[in-house]
Amino acid sequence: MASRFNPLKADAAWQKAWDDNRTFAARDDSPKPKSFVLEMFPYPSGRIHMGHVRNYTMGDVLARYRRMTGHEVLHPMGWDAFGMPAENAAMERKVHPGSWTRANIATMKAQLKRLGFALDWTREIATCEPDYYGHEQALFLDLLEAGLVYRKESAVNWDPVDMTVLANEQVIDGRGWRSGALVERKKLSQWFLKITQFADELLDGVRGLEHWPDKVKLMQENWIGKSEGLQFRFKLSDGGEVEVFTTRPDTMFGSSFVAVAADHPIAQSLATDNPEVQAFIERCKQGGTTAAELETQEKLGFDTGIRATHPLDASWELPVYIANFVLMDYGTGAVFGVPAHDQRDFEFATKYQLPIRRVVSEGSQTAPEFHGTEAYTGPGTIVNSHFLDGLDIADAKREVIRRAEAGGWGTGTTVWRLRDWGVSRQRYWGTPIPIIHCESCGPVGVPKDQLPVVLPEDVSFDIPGNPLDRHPTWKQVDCPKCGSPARRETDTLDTFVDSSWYFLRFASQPSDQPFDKAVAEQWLPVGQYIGGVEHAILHLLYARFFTRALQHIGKIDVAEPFAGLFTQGMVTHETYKSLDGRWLSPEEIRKDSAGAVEIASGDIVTLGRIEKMSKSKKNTVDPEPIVDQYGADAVRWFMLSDSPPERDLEWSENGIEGAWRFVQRLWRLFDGLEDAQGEDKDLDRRLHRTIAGVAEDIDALTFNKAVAKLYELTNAIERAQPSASRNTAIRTLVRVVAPMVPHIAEQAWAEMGGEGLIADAPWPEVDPALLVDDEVTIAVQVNGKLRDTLVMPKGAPKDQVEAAALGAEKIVRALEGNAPRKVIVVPDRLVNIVA
RNA sequence: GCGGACGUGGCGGAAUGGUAGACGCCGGGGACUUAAAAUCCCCUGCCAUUCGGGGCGUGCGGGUUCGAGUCCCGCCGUCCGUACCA
Repeated sequence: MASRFNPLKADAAWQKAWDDNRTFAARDDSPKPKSFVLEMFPYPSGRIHMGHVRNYTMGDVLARYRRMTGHEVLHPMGWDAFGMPAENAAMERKVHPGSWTRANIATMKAQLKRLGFALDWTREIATCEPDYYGHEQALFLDLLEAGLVYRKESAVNWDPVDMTVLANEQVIDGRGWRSGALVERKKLSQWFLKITQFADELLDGVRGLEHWPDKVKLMQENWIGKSEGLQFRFKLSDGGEVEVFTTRPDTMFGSSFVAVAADHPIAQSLATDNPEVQAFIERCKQGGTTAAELETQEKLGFDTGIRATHPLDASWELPVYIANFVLMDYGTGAVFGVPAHDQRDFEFATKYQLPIRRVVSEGSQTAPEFHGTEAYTGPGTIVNSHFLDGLDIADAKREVIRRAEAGGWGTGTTVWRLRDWGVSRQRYWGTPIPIIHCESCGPVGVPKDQLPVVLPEDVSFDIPGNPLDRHPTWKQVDCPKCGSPARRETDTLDTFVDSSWYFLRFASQPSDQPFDKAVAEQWLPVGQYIGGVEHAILHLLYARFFTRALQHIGKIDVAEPFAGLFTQGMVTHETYKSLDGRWLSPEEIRKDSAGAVEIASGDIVTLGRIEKMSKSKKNTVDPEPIVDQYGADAVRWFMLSDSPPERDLEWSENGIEGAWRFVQRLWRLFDGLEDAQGEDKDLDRRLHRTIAGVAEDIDALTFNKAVAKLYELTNAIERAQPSASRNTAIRTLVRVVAPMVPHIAEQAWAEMGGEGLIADAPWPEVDPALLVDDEVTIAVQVNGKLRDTLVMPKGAPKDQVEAAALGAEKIVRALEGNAPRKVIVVPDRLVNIVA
């Protein structure tokens, strides 16, 4: 045996062995229990980064462990390959988005392979290939047929220079992020998916997901934003009506004004012949939408002079304002104000000297006069409200809704924050929407036997706009219904559609349909899904919706695609700044005892915050040279060490060095195996405790704890005298570390004469008898302070433990002759003497 | 503002209400070596110490308990999400 583990040789050899044996190809027909382990598939941006390495290492440990515990594991990998960066690259470097993307995939696939991930590459998919997006087009048509897709005019952010639609995130201070041009609101006909039809289901469903982080569940709940209340009409003094929505119908008798949004029809119609109203509306539109601005922005109102009649008291009139804080796209775009019990209304009423009337008791305060400095929104009894007096808030709500419905002036309603999902994108590098627009037939779905609608290759990116739209022939087709000349839809689908069903395609990929129902159902739901928390809302909500929509149309009998979700932390690194404020990369600086200096200039470098690795801050560390230097196992081990997986992990030179040292320590143990006799009961126990503990930790994804336990076992083995027990411990250790450091484990397994590949070996069995000690250390406290410890046989009777504790020399001294007043004995743990 | 998470040595972090600081990193001392690297051994929360042991310690202030890092109440701070949601 070699004296040192050489990852350069071993990594490649074992990766080849796994490939040659198709070790990680999942078998649909396996009789074993199935386990679907999935990490969010990457966007092929060019190179793997440390975030990928951490994410895929975690999933890999779980996948390998599941295999060892007798599961048939599906652990696939693919590419979320459509999207803007490819088009940007096309514009900047004159490369076709397809060749750019495919080259990136090739690079990144090779990089992933070097990390030795137990991936089923036979199921690799790239969303930019027709044999993926063609099936997506079929699903789109199915949803269209089922009425879950519709077309609607909708306002978008339009960049007039790049001639493209921008996502909200791409609009910075009202300007396009690339062109810098002022962004316009433009109305376009767009395709929408009816996610709102599933709002209730999605809300109920997310609450039932036991193995999701509460944080993500809460974010989704807030995003869906269910509000139950009353929608009702006010009659107006100008003969019209205004519809408002409230979640607090119980406070009807506390209202003192009605307010409508600046773009509400009432405001708009007043503006046509009233310059004052026009000016006010203009003023509302100014003012930013950033957090800071909104917080400080004043509540502004304009009294229209119109009066609204209170629906429960015809003699009561309320002024109608136009107000800057009312949003047209939520509820009805109009509200009624109850200043005493809503903070926003309170501020408005204070400013415009409107009545503030208490209608909910606050402790003993029940008088209508309200003297607080802020609105009271807590619980209480309804007061000063005629027939509602004495009811609690919930009952009063029900009563008002009942009367509104009986009287025909309002209805109990649920309002959602969630909007339907607009999926049209005016871009080239996406799934073509399989629709043909015909002058006489309207939009017609492309017949399924003509799918896929393939992106044309001969496109140019030298001028702005959508290359599909200006392609000379691509959009010219005949209507599939009537045969007359028609126009192909030139919009493509939002890339979030691509990632909304890829897990189904991983589970089953027949050529003639998107997936086979029965086969996919064997694998789904994904048992453990792992990815970044940045996808907590959009991707995870869209994928959940898409699965439910497919269930709705009978394509699959699964409601929730991801049974378990884990959101891992980021990989971070120190940042460095030069004297003149430039970001510096780790390679550009040198650290010494005095601090850090810039190598090129010798100038002092400022150490910045520890931040997520990003190109803009130049604090990235490319994984590939690190793998070259230390091998895959050390990199994997470091990714699992120290930081709890949900928290950020700081990349450090010392950390990877430590991981490298550990890999070599393992090798010395494996390599130094020699015949020895005799039993070492302590080591036996420690081994079995470690097997059980590491198993538990991997199941719970608390890899940092598993790592600590493995260090402890390794320390113990190193210190132990030669014995048969020690040899067993070393042989067993190989299997226990195998999911984390698979290459060295295979090498050791082979050299120890293990059968087959360790990737196929079973997880070592735990002997329950060895999990319990015969002796325990019992802490002895006096008045809660530790004074001594006793070693006692496990399960020693209470009185015996108490006697031993009271007899101990240190305890006698600590008691200073005082008689114990009380003695608490916790079996096998501690004795506390109260003196 | 609202919602959430978190706050433990020089650092990353362990700890079913029961011996706080496991494990790793950094640091110090020693062994091996001509020397270095590698490796191995010892020390390493703070304070004072007669070297037996002692006092103080989990953001701050209270409380519950025989016993609180852990539970409860009130503050302070950091990070994340969200944005006038009626």
